[in-house]
Amino acid sequence: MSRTDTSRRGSRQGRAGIRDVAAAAGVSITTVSDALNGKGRLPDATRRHVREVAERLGYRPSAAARTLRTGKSGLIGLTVTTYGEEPFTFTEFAYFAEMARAATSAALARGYALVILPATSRHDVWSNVALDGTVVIDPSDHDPVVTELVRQGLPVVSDGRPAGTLPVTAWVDNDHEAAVLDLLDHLAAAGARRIGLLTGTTTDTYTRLSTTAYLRWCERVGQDPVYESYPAHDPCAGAVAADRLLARPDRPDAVYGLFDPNGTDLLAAARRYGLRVPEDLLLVCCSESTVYATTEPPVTTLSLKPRRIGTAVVQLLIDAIEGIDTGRPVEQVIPTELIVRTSSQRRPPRTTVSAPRSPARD
Amino acid sequence: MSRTDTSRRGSRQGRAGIRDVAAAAGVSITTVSDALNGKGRLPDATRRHVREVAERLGYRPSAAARTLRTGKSGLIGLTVTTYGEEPFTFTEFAYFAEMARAATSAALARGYALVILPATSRHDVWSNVALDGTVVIDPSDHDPVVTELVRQGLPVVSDGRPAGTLPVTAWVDNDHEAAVLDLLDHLAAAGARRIGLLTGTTTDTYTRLSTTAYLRWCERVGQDPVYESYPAHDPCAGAVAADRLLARPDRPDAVYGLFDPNGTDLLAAARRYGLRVPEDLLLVCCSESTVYATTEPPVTTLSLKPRRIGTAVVQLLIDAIEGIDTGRPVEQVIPTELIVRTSSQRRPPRTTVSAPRSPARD
DNA sequence: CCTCCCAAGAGTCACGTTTCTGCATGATCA
DNA sequence: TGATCATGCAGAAACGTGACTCTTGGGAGG
Repeated sequence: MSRTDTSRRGSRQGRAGIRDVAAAAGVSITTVSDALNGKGRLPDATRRHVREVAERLGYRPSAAARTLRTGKSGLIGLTVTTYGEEPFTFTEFAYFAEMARAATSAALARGYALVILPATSRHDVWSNVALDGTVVIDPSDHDPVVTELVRQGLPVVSDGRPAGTLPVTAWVDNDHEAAVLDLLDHLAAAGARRIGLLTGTTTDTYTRLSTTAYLRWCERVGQDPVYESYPAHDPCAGAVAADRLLARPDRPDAVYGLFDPNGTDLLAAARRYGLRVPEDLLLVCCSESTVYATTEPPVTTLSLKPRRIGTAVVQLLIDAIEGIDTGRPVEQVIPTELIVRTSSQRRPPRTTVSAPRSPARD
Repeated sequence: MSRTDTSRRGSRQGRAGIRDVAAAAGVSITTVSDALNGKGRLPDATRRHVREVAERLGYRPSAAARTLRTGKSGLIGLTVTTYGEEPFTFTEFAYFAEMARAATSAALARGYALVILPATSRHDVWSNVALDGTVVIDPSDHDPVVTELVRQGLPVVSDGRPAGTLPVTAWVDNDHEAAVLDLLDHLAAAGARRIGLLTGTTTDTYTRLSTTAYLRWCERVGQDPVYESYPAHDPCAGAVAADRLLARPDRPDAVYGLFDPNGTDLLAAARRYGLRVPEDLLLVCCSESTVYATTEPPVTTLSLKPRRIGTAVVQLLIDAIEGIDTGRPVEQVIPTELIVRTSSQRRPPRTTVSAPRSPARD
């Protein structure tokens, strides 16, 4: 007949709390907690009984209370850099979608959920969600969000090696330089004499590394660099830049486009100038889109394997959160894959160079 | 010199709590809370002082504690139906990406964040995150997740009208039937005599409504239906079905494809059969992808306006969460847009039918 | 017979907020 | 001058869990 009993009548509205379960089962709160969480030492009979009662009452433990008590929320932030007011950009579309999809699956498999949080979010949104850790995609140099998160003691894993001295817990990235060098060798082997590049004006790591790799390759083989830059986040500028590249007096006979839409843009530009692909112009672009398998002609693409990156990033983050010290290195390099199609081969391939792929697991 | 003071020394490790701020500012906890949240009646001097101290200590309120106390987490679930083990399917890729992007923006603007939660998640994940409400994309008939959420008293807004008697709070959808009828009229006006359909074997609402609209149209104009179905979630089956459709003895002279990749698949199939587009075959497909602007020829697409849908869904949900009774109807129909390009016009258009679109705001 | 120990569960505190109530102090007004 | 009132703040009660610490009863060992 304590005041407590009276004041907590019926457990507020609707939702049954742990107290209600305890009362209905005729045991204490502790017993309920232990029974449901598999802790403590209880006979199976009691455990079953409690679980049954909880089920009957439709009891769902309060996530907020559990988070407050344990300090773990089971939530992982997925931070994307933004251009303008929209999260993630046009050119990263397919990449981001694949990466996020894999990350979601991987997190879920380990009992975590993903929260999408653009880096430019209002500060109050960031502090309003209890995160156990964060994945950042392509953090900029000295990213204030990352710094703040690390200061709070949260693990941060980045997709893309961090620029400068950004103190991330771990990172996953491709070897962009090796990929570009490989790809250029592939084009040269297919007969390219002068390879052009379609690149971006932004200073992000991907663009920078790829471009310098191109310049180094040119220097090595003694070719004059032939490239055009454009602001990659502008959906229209790509077509214009592709046109400029093919209109040059020193027109290249092969082109590599760094961004996803470059393939279709370059195909369209080639048609305008009456260039046949691959006879007059060899073509490769970096893309995760499957449309390039059915274009006319199919276009060779460089895949950054976003699914593997998304999975790896989440695994590293959750390991850090749970304090698991796996043997895994905190810096992981994921190999890229060159999917060779008609556009980069002077004559039809005798054998399929990339193995026929079933729905693709990685 | 109470035990409380001693036991709470330094506020555990690192993170400063509201108590530390109160102590450092020489005021009570209440005053700190009021000062930071803009409540209560405090002179500006005190408010500024408290804020300054909080800033100096790097105080961040605990989201978990706030959620526990207020019952609001600021989190919205984004549920996607799954095929197999991956969240969202291949064919919905561009649609989902655009929709999720708009939803994220809209939620953020109102101080909410989005949590990605596939419908087939392990139950413990669902109950481990405190949601204020949920957006469900294309809920299936009698979806158990939706039922459970509603039972918990959470508002649920669906993208796509709910099948059966699913008790959602509100929904947003296109008028799929009207869109298909319009589109078929457009093809007929361009000279199509026999229009074929590439559709899916699944029974989701979109597929069902679109197909029956097609059948109704055929009946109205007295044309025999010519269609092929395939499992839409299989990336390879689409190409095969497109081929089948054009290989039929009663080959259509115009085709509408219900799914995103159908355009490129049909283009490829047409090339194999030596059919010129649009001279021998008119083509339209439902897609949000921008690649169809630069294919050869550019393909007319039906856009379901996922950005507007994503925005509308989130607005309705947050209104419901906050108990705002806007005049907005709880059932919103978003108009579709037919983006007319070369593939559906027997002769080049004299004027641009769809206005030249800048980066597209909606 | 006394003690010790272990199973089985009860009580209670703390997590970090928000918010309701309450208590002074000075100003206002009849 | 005494009653009323607004102001400026402090105290304390929740919110619903999880995790310690205690209590109780009974069996085994000395």
